[in-house]
Amino acid sequence: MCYHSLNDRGYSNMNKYYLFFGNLANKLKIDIITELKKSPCSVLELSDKLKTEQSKLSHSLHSLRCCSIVNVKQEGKKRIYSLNKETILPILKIIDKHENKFCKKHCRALKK
Amino acid sequence: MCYHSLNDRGYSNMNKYYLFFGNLANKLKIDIITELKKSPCSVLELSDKLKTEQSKLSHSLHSLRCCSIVNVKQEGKKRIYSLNKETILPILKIIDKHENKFCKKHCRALKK
DNA sequence: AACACATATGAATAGAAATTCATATTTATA
DNA sequence: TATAAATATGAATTTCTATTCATATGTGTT
Repeated sequence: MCYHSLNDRGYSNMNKYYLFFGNLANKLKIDIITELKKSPCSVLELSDKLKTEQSKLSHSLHSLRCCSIVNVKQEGKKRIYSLNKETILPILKIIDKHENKFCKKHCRALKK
Repeated sequence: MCYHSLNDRGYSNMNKYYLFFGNLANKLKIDIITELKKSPCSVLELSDKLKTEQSKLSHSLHSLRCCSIVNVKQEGKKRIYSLNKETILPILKIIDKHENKFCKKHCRALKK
């Protein structure tokens, strides 16, 4: 999921897209993003809010951090994760629009 | 990959995001999108251009169609697939920007 | 209606990514 | 410096998705 290394090894530039998408193709990661959208928080806080085991979060946060969708800073013993809103929020908004515009209609069409 | 049915069964609205991303998290699908960006074409034409087996393309095109990323129309024996540029091109552009702005710097940081 | 061309479909398998769980590392504090 | 708290890591396993390949379906032509 960390595509930086891939790029370095001379892989096609197109790879970045599907690696980026792959990184987000997961319910937990979307839940994390949704939570961090409200406010930054630590791993244990996330664990509590999302009722999710800690190492699972650490793994997910690692790959989100890998492609800079989240940032982290140390605060005492805690590591505070925050959302890089600049990229992901516009994308989610485009998807919302897409759903409204294309998917409801298409859905009916498919049911026929 | 077809999330319409999921929505119908009362799943959370958040699912749509990761299902959408999941649908794009694949090299072949990005290649298809890249090709259809140039011009619409049939499955066999795609097969030729991308040096890819036909049923593989049909499967990929099916899921891309499911979430309205591509459209299709019948023309004689052929089915002509075209890209719904409205959604995907802006998203790819955002990802490009993201890479340039965040990933190169971050990449260096990770290597230390 | 038989045929060929074009595409779709289904089921088995292969492949990739997420999860789990035990343990290591990091950070602050007594 | 020993300890506790917070997080990260690795490897085994499970779960999910893509691929493969054989075959079915659809479309136009003779």
